[in-house]
Amino acid sequence: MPELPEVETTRRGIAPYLEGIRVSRVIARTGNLRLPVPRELLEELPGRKILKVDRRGKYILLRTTSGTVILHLGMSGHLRIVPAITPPGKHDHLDFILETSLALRFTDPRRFGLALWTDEEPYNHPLLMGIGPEPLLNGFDGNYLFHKSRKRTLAIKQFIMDSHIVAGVGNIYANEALFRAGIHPLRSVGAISRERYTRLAQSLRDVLCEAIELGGTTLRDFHDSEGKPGYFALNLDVYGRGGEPCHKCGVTIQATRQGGRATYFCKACQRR
DNA sequence: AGAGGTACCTGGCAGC
DNA sequence: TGCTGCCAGGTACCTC
Repeated sequence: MPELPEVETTRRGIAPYLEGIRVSRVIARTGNLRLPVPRELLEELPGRKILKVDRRGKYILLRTTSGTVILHLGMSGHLRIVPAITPPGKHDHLDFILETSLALRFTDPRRFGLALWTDEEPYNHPLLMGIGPEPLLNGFDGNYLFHKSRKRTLAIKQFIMDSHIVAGVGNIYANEALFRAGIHPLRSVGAISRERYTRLAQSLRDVLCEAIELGGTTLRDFHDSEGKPGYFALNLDVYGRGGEPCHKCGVTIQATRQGGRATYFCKACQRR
């Protein structure tokens, strides 16, 4: 399900129910997500107050008075606020029971997501430490991409989907941003000019911001914390549109695969 | 360094 | 109706 806009939509949805609220109990019904749910999460969190709900890339951070919950939604995870008494479904792996009688419920059919606990500053956690700049904050621009790409030859789409280069860009928005910037997804990163990187950085920011405003992209099963879908799917120019006409020029959108992931592009609008 | 594959796991859908 | 195979928004790890 989730790339940066979906994770941010989720964060905004749950934050008002969590910030300033104490966790009374944690129920884990599944021991194994992508990594085992650590015992510390069950033992350390109860009794602590959540101060802030943050996001770093695709990770959601529940910062408490001491210690932080690190959550990742993987491919199919959701977080929802439910009455604490709501009976769990098949894939409801974790409940964070709140003192308000509500619960933050983590659901994840494919179990590629994770829930961890850290006593340290979470940005120093091994999973978060190497993540690149946030695309919507200062520090991410065309110059940055230009410098990172010198003397490298890999394809631009895989480059911008690398979380160590830039945080939060997954398959949908990589395809969309490259279309908007007029860059072919297979183009080698070292052969792209500073000017085109400036355009790409702007396209990435634009597409991510627009998607956040529309509540993310619902293809199959993404729903926000209130169970509502996102409406950015209506604005997709290339993702999932193989064989259909380009919105800009009418030429048929191409579909291929890169690194095992579906890639879509317009061969007229995006030069290799 | 990079490319390609694997693994983790379930559900939905197309095709037969 | 039911089977099979393929696909899916992520990421880390392995080998060549």
